[in-house]
Amino acid sequence: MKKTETRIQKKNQSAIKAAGLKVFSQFGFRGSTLDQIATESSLSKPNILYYFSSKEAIYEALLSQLLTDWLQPVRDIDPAGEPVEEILKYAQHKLKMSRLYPRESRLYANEIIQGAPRIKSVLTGELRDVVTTLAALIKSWSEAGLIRVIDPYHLIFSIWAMTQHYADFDVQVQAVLGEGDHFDDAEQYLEDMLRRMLTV
Amino acid sequence: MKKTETRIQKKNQSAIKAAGLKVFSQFGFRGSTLDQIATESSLSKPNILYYFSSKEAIYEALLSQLLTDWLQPVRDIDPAGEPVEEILKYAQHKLKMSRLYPRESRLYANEIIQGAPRIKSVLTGELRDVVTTLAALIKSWSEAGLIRVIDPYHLIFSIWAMTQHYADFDVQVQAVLGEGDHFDDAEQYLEDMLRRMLTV
DNA sequence: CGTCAGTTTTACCAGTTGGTCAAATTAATT
DNA sequence: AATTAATTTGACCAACTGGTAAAACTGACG
Repeated sequence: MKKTETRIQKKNQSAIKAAGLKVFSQFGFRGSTLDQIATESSLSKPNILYYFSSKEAIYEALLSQLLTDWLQPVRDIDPAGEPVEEILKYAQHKLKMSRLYPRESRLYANEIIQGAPRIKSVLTGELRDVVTTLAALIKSWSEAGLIRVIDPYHLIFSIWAMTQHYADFDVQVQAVLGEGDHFDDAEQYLEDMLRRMLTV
Repeated sequence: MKKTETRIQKKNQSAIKAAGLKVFSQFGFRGSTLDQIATESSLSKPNILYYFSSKEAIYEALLSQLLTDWLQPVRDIDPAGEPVEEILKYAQHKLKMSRLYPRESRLYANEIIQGAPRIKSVLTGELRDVVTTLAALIKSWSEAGLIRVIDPYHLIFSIWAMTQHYADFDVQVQAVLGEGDHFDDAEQYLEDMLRRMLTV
């Protein structure tokens, strides 16, 4: 029966999450400090702990939100749609997420690299299910002759790897290509690649 | 002229580096502690600082070694070789590195995600040069009609992204595909993809 | 055996860490 | 305006951090 969220609560909670995202995505959980988050959010440390019970609580709130946002688009793939276009649409959406929310991508990358200690159950549960379902769909498209025969799991991995690369390894991309936005070129390359891989 | 390296020095320095690699690759620089490295290497903390002047010195020794090992294979690509096979050989080598040295890959990923504060100059220097040279070579192959016309930079990125994915996101891959070695399937997929992308 | 460079340990330090607590302040409600 | 509930702060703490200093130990070599 707690629906009453003060406007101050809303404001501060989202300020803390925004600051936490910034800090955690750069230094990982263990490398981040409450003081950094406090400074970044212009709140005092005890004040932060008034809204979140611990440093870990902030981190987990961010991760939880993230996983929800990331799994939905996979579920939105239409089994009745045109296969190549559906996969392409998903890949483009994923790339757009990397462009618009690179910090979220890096936060997730950090967590995974460190062995996903706090979300391993989600990986072997919800994520695995969603991927298994998608893989089955792709396989059925293959068998119906709508797309080329291809390993669906590694196809998915390759989409993830490439799209997230432009967020997670942004510094490296910028170092090689120069500063600026390279997502349009990336999208063109990705589309070309997927069409080549999928069309018979 | 200090050539005299005691057998104890060699043993301990490499023990420290091995322990440092294990710890740093999991928690990043800021998230790692000398105590962890001490425990992992079975040496006391002051003893570690007898061999390396600081925590950062260990980290930088690891990074430096890493960059050397990673850039060499790019240079080893033979401009006179058969283009598709040369690129394939490089990609396979990169994937093998991910399989054999996933920790090194994760250490590098951590550094890059955090904005590469300690190696940005290498990225915009040595790495950029090596990639530019390779991109020019690929472009010349395109123009000679030996491979399909393709954006060489994003081709390189896609190889890096996919190969490193299997090391950096190993937990996720294992969660989806089940525990075990999936590098052989990955290699097959990668080869298929590159042949499709490169052959006219 | 003695010696001395090389190695390891014990004790320690100042700064930082996540987190607590009660008091003070501010906002909402009557 | 008065009362109550929500918010913010300052002072504080125990555990941990990277790093130091000097003493104690070890091993190679004449």
